[in-house]
Amino acid sequence: MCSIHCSHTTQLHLSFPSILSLKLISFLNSILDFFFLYFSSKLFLLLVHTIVRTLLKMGYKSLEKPKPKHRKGLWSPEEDERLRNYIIHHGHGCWSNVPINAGLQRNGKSCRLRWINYLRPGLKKGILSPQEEDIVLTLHSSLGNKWSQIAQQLPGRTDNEIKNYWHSYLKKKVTRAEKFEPISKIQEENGSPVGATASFSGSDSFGKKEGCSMDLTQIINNNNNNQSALPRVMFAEWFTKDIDHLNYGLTQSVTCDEGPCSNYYELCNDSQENVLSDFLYGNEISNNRFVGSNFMYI
DNA sequence: AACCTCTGCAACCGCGGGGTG
DNA sequence: GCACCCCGCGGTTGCAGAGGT
Repeated sequence: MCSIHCSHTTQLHLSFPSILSLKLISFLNSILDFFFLYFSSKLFLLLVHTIVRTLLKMGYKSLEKPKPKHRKGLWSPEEDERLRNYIIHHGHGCWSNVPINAGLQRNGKSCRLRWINYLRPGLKKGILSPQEEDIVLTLHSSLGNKWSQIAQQLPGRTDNEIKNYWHSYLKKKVTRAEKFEPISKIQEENGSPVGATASFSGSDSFGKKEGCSMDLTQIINNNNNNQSALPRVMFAEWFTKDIDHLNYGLTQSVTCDEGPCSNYYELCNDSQENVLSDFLYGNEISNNRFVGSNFMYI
């Protein structure tokens, strides 16, 4: 006999089979508890998993480092104005900060491209002159598709512009010309490497043109030495107006003797880059570094 | 006038080099 | 040495306008 205390006051006297059945029930209860916990935890995990997956699907991107949405496509005049104003007053510095500081929905790369190819001061518009065409053809025959190096020899022209011009016009011209007179033949006849004096366009080579004593070989050599032998023209009309407007110490007005032309300024004693960076970064430009002239060379 | 094709050019994209932590 | 960022370059794309049918 054994007694089980059910309460402080009641005592139950149970037989052996009863005890066994109680043990069995208890054991079954434990098993049930185990399975319940097991499956409920599984269920819980499953639930958590589902929730996490849903959250990931729905909101993961918002948990990532937010990627600013950049505008693409053509630039509006307002965007141009913002970019121009910002760079004129602050300089570009780090390009990736430019759109943020200037309040533009563009990426830095796009701003840089826009400035270099379109807004930069001193850019020439319109088709290339025969002289420029000759230079491009000659330099391309010696340098290949090094558009930036070619552009360095053409003041006011961008590499993109020259590249486009080549693909849309000059390439065909060269192909046509080569059908009649291969480059190697021109080379032999001139007794000099292609690029020195050969002309594809039928006009005189640049080196022989009136009023220009520069030899193309010199240009190429200088180009290889990272030196530009050609005069570098810069500061288009709007830019000089801005200089006056901003009162950067420039007082001389410039006139053109040969009919209407853009006002350019000669940059003396200083490198072009120094003066430009002075201007762009807001340093004062002293008068003695500008001399009035139609076209200003360094 | 409507549609299609071509052309020019501005802008994008991907890659490589250089600098920095 | 590695990862990251920025910059510059060259190839490519896409769009708008011109020109042709």
